[in-house]
Amino acid sequence: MTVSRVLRNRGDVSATTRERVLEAAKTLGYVPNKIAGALASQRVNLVGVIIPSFGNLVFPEVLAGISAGLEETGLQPVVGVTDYSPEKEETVLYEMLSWRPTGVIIAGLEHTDAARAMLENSAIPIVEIMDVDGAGIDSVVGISHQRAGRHMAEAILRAGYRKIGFLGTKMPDDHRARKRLAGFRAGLAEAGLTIADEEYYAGGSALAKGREMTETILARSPDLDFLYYSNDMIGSGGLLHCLDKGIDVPGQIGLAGFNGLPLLDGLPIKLATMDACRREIGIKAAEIIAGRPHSGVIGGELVELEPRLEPGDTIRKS
Amino acid sequence: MTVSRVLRNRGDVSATTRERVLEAAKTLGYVPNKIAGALASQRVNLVGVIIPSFGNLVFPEVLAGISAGLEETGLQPVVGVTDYSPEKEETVLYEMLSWRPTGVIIAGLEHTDAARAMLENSAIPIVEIMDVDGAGIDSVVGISHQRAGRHMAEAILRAGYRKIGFLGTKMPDDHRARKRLAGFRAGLAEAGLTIADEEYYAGGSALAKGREMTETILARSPDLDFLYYSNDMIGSGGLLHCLDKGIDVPGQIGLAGFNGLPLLDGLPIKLATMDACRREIGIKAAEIIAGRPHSGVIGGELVELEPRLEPGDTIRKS
DNA sequence: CTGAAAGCGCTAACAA
DNA sequence: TTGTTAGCGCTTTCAG
Repeated sequence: MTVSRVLRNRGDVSATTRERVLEAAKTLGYVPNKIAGALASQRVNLVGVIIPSFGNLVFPEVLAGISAGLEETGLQPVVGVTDYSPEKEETVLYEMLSWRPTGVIIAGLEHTDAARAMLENSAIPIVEIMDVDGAGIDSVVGISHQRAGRHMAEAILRAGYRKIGFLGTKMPDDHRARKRLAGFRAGLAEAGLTIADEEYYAGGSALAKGREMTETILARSPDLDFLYYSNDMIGSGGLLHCLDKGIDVPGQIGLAGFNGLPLLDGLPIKLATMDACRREIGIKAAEIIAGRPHSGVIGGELVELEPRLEPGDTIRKS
Repeated sequence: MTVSRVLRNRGDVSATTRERVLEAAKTLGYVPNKIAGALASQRVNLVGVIIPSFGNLVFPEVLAGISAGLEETGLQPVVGVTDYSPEKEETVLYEMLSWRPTGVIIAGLEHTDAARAMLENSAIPIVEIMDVDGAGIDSVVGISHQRAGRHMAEAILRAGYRKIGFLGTKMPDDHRARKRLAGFRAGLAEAGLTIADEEYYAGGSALAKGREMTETILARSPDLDFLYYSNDMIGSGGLLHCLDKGIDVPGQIGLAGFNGLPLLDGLPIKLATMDACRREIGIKAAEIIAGRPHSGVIGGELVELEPRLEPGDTIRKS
């Protein structure tokens, strides 16, 4: 009835009745039931967001971006966590789609067949984020981790390093880390080089882990002149280890990480890294979901952001 | 009809029809509509979670706990962000309640009157988290920041420090930081002391900020023998500054932060801190929401967790 | 064990 | 400008 019109600010209501309704609503403590509203209008102000984990600093930053991008749109994110498990992703996705959200933002391009089918059939905007190396379903916003790895390799070689070690996570389902490493290898290969030694770990990214691993790899391969880390946290741990041991960075050994965590500015010297554009990715993804109804875009957008190399102080000037 | 019974595993369906239904559902790519389901059954598998920000590391950790606690319950978190604004909290809350969630988890005990009224009238379990210093609406899970501050003051005094400086955020709506400071002041007052100098900043917690502030306060008050920081990030920045300048920590000057970020283990020496039990708070809050229907609890639970003092290496042994 | 029927609380179209 | 009327796609209850 009229009440509905008032509460939704749809025109054609006299100021008087409007007042009366608003007052009644307030005194009754009336809160509309969006479930019924959504059912009737076939519109839902929820956006499904699926990420692997809250533990990796990167995802909260993306969420912050999404949250900011959704700010004035009346859309709310619903977050699901997969723990890097494709099966769990499938479950969470099913759960979300059953709420008929306005759109879905999902990390990564790798999904089970069933998940992919659900996304394709959902008839809502889908934005796969973080990664552009592969085929997307609808829209894609991210960076090329492969090229990020390659560029880092090139920068390192340009600076004259030759005996290069890699330190990263063991996680087989972290496709982005895997692609970065592949790109890195490819970059080295062009100069006829391969990774001289590598060290893997499981578990969260942490300074202490980085220290440990660095100690291990340097004990085993003391002649390494560069260490490439799969993230800034372990990279910074490595940096601290080197400084502790009085190793000359970047002279004797160079270091680089990945992510561009602003968190860590303020270490004695600044770790070389590559910005993953986390926040921008979130904002852009949110905009695509929010904007789709307005713009008449049908096909998905592909937004490739450019990770900036931040040379810091741990790569020798070439 | 029968289909509904199959999909929800409610008994009384023959194996044969069951098979048929399941198969049909699969080939049609059928995804049930929870909106309709929720409307009909008056049950919603969503839990509203309201936090001030994703930017402060603390909240993603709480979310991780909530996410873990909700894991096997079939409940999904819906996250809303307030940016530390009470008005925005009110809006977000209204939005959430209109989805008739199973429960609401909300950070802090301070809300606008309207928000408080909504929570009280919602007739669903409400868990206010992070803080127990004040009156809760229903359940409360957190630590006493006041006592955390006081305990830190006591530990510092016990170690023999006397000229104590405080460095923290300016944010007037960060009630927990404010309470910590109040408790800290009270602890000092018992020994007839006051804070000798203080320095405030706005903006995210970051190492670099901590360095800067520490330099500033020490330039102004070179005779300080202890610095208490409102969080571990700026505290660690301060620590790095002191190490850089060759200041003897904890001999000449002691340092302490707050939060117990495991992230930062691995710094040259370990900052004294107090664990805020972030993850446990999330888990416990989730359990309360999830468990309420089972247990016949009516009144709210009050769960006060005990922040552990982690003395690290930056407080002189007393 | 299975089918039929009556809503859940709204919105959208139409009539008044 | 306002009131009336059908549903939205399920769950629930009650017969068969």
